[in-house]
Amino acid sequence: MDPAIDSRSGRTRTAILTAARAQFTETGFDGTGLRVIAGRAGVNVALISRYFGSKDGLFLAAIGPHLGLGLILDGPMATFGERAASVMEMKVARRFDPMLALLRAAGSPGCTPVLAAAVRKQVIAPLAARLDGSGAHQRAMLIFATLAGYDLAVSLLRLDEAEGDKDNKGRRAGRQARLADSLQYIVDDG
Amino acid sequence: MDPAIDSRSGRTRTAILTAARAQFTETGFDGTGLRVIAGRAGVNVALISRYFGSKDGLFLAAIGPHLGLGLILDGPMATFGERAASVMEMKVARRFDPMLALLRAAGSPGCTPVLAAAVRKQVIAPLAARLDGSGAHQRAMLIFATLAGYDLAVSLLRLDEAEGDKDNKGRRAGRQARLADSLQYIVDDG
DNA sequence: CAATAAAGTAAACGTTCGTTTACATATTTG
DNA sequence: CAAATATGTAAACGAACGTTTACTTTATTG
Repeated sequence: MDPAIDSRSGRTRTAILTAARAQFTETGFDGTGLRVIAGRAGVNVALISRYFGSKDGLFLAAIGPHLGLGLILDGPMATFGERAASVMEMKVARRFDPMLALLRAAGSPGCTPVLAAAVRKQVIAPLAARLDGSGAHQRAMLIFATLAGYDLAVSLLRLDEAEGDKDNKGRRAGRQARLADSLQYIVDDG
Repeated sequence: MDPAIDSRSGRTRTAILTAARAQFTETGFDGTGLRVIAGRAGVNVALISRYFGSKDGLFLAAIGPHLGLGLILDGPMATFGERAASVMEMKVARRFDPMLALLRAAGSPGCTPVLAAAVRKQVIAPLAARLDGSGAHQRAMLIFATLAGYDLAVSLLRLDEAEGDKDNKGRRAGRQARLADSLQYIVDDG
């Protein structure tokens, strides 16, 4: 049924999207050239323009529909904080990290509308729907803000990598627990 | 004393720095061309290279030393959350917004080391020194993460601008109160 | 005042970028 | 099989970028 998954064009299309997701995650929107994506996908540069029209079109197709929280919402909200904090720490070795891609691209003025719409639809709305109490929408936004800021601090700026590398696991466990606690505090509405 | 404040060279140097701070805040590192900064400062492009060596040098001189929290730390920690949240909402009409500049530049791979060092020195360290209880450093990082994520959500992505524009003030007050509460929760260590 | 240094200017450099064009090769269809 | 369409390729386009060079103007100093 889906004509895009096999067939020749479907395979190159997928290869481009996969490469784009990885590259945008690693080097952001402005920092990523189409030739690098094409090389990573084993594909000619001109094909990107053919299949996606423009660099913006590629970004939209690659990142747009995949900013959701995935598994974080699966489960009782009484343990949301713990679950979310755990997911945030498990992101090693993932080729496409949606939150990191968001952070790396959010600085590019042309990308913010796309990202904002995607976050609203895929993150804030479903999260707010699971929150009891007042101000669900604002609390959902605050939860997203906490997660994004945490990723900015830990994964992007690597603020927790001090000079001494010892006790890395203990430190990670500590900050994961703090994050979980802070998130749960918002979920439980004070 | 300081030979840079008056004198001809000092004035153009300052003009370049001011324009650079504003422009980097608005369009990020990659999205900002030296010719735009020069035009904004009323100065020839080549002078930027002469005074700051390179675009990286300019960014370092313009953004590096000015990422601090400013007034947020002035006052008792018992009201830190309220104060910080208030400052985050008062940032309108400021030409140079350090947090926004950070968010806009954090996606550029070449900027992250500079930004990380600045945040560590100017934000995390002084903040951690004011925190009582255990894990002060990690809690300081979490506070920074919350503030940065909040700015990402509100100022950069404008996630709180819904279709209906009414009750904007009420919404802002609500989210400011939530942020203050969440921050104070971290300060008070649970 | 003349000599020397500092500051500013205009133009060009080489590179990289996103995109387009003209053409070659598969694949499908009548 | 042949015509037609889809897909892939190589090369070039014009624009924007950071930076450098050669030169002119302004300021400083002996």
